Amino acid sequence: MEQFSNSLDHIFQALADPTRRAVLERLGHGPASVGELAMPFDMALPSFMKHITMLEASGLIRTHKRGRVRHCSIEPQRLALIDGWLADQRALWTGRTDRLERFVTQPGHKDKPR
Amino acid sequence: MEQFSNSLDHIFQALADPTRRAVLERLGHGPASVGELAMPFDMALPSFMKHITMLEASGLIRTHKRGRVRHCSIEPQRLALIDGWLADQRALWTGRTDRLERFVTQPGHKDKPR
DNA sequence: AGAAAACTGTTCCATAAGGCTAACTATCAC
DNA sequence: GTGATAGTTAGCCTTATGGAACAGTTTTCT
Repeated sequence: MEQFSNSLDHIFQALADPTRRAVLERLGHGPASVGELAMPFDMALPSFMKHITMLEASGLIRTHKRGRVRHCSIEPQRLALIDGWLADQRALWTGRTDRLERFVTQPGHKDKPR
Repeated sequence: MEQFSNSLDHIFQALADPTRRAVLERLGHGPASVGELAMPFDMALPSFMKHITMLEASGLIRTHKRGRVRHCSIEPQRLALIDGWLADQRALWTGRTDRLERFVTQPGHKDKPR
């Protein structure tokens, strides 16, 4: 519950930065090393590593080190959490629309909208 | 393009806070005033107002003042931006999976994965 | 062994986020 | 017109973010 909420915090936070979204998009094409991922960006490696760390902390990517290079891959089921939240959200306001509609089309029905 | 990216920045940023997500969920049931929205939270009004301001800046809600009370309502099509991004994202890695599958099932086919 | 590659750790900096209190403005209800 | 209501402004504090520089450390290559 709070675990869930906390996850969403970190996931949305991670997605709020264009660099990190770009990394995810890149990883959508397949795994890559930190160095490969960092190349397109005009940024010092340590700075870039922070983004990787945040992505991993949010659970959106998984990494493991082989030799001196760290490999990163995407964790798609993590994005499903957002799907879930969006679906809930949509259910709320389409549910409301439905109730409103019932109320309008069946004026006798006691279903307090609001 | 960059406008789009910028929008996502603000939308994800807005969603990264539990208070703001709760406000959105409440607004999913229908419009409400700032006071009504603030009631469940143990927080000073000025602090709460910052959340409202951020939500409005991200475009996720719309507000307008009538008399001395400010009314807030949700802006559902804004969430569709996230849907779009998620869909793109999924297209990437399912596309990859498909290619990988073709590669696996047709070993003779020259389609370098990765 | 020695050098280069690929991170990692540490420290620093500027700005933004999230909270607070106190004082202020603008309605609305008598 | 007084007083309560509903926000708003302004200032302060603390922590987190996104960036940089510079000095390690571990592997790999020759």
